[in-house]
Amino acid sequence: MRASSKKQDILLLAANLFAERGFEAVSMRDLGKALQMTPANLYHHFTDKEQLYRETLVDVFSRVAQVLPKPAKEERPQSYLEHLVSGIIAFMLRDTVFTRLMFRELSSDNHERTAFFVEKALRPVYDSIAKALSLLIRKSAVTSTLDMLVSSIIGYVNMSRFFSLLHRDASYETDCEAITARIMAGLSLHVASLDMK
Amino acid sequence: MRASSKKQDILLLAANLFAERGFEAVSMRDLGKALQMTPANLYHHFTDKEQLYRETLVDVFSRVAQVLPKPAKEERPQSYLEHLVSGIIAFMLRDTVFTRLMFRELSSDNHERTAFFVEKALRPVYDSIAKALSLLIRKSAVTSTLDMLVSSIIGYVNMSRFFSLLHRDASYETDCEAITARIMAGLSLHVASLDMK
DNA sequence: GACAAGTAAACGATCGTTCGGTAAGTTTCC
DNA sequence: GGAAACTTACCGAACGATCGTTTACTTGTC
Repeated sequence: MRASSKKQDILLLAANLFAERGFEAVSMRDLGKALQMTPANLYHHFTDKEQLYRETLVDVFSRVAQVLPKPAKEERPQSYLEHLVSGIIAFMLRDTVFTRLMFRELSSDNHERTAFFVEKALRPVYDSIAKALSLLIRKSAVTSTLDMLVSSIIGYVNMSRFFSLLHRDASYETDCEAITARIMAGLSLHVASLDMK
Repeated sequence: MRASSKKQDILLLAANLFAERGFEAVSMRDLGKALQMTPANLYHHFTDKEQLYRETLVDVFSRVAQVLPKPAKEERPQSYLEHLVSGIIAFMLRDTVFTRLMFRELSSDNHERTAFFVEKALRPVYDSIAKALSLLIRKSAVTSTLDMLVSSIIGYVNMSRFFSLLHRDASYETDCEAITARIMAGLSLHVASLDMK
C-alpha cells in the first residue's frame, strides 16, 4: 500500500528525531520540514503528536523481539544463553535509535507510556533470558540472577558511550564481544557457585 | 546571605521539576508559579534558562562526591569496596532527584553538557571505585573490572523501578542490600578467579 | 464523482525573554 | 545624622517566536 509506505517513512524519520532530541524537543514543523511536507499533512496520517510518538515507539520497540535468536538444534543451554546475551548487546549497540528511545522512556515520568514500554521493549528481552536461564540454574535462583544479568546488560549499553571519557588509560578500548565475554564470565562464575551448593 | 538562600531555594525546586519532567518540559513560568514569583524575577538571579539548568546540575551532582565514604582505619580493601558500592547504590536509590537528572543527562545529546556531566557526576564515583579496586586486584585487570562494576550499579539503579513490573513471581521483592550483596558476590567471584591465574 | 493526500493560512496558547518601573535596604558624603 | 546615590529584589506587561492543531481548499487517482 502506498499509504502505509508513506506512514512508514514518517515513522522512520520520527524515530530518528525523537531518539536524538526527545519528544518535547521535536515539533510537528520539524518533522514536516525533514519530510518535505506540511505539518498539517501529518494530521492526515496521525490524530496528534502523542499518537505519532506512540506509533513510533511501537514500530521501533517491536524490532527487538524479531532479533532474538532461537536456540539452535540441540544447542547446550549455556551456549544458547551466550548467543542470546551477545545478540541483545550487539543489537542495542548497533540500533542506537532503539536504544536512545528506550533510555528516554526509562527516564520518562509518563505512567501511561511506561507500562506499555515495559511490555513492548523490556518484556521480550527479559522473558527470553528468563527462559534460557531456567534451563541452566535452579528455579529459585532465576529471578535474582536474571535481574543482575539484565542490569549488567542495560548498564553496560547505557554507559558504553562514556567509558572512553572516563578512562585514564587512553589505550583501553571497549568492544562488544569483550563486554559480552565479561558478562558471561561473571554469569558462569555465578552458575558454578550455585552448582557447588 | 539572603540572596544566596533565595537562589538556593530556586535551585532546589528547579532540581525537582527538571528531574521529574525534563529540561524542555519545564517552563520558566512553571518555575515562577511553583516559587510564587514572577518568571521575570528568575532572570534577576540567572542569565537564562540554560544557565539555571546548568547551575541546578552542578548543585545536585556535587552531592555524590560528599556522600562517598572514606576507608575506616585499617579497613580491609575488600570491606571498604563493599561499603563504597553499597553507599553509592543506597545514595542513588534514595536521592531520586540526583538519579533522574543523571539518567536524563545520560540520554541527552547536548555535547557541551555531557563532558561537564561526566566530570561532575560520574567521575567521583568512577575514580573512587577505581582506587578501591586497585588495592584489590592487579593493575591490568582494574579497568575492565571497574567498567563491569559501574555498569552493574548504574544498570541496577536504572532498572530497579521496573523489576516489580517484570516479575511474574509477584512475591519477589527487591531491596538495596540484597542487590549490593549480589553485585559484591559477583565481584568477589571475579576477584577469586583472578587470583587463581 | 468519491476519496485519499496534500497545501496555505490561520487559530489561540505558550514559549523564553525584555522592558520600565517600584519598593526596600545599603552605602556614601556633607 | 540625614539627604542623596546606589543596589537588590521584585512586579506587570509586553515582545516576537514557536507551539500543537484546525479549517477550508486544491490536487491526484481509481
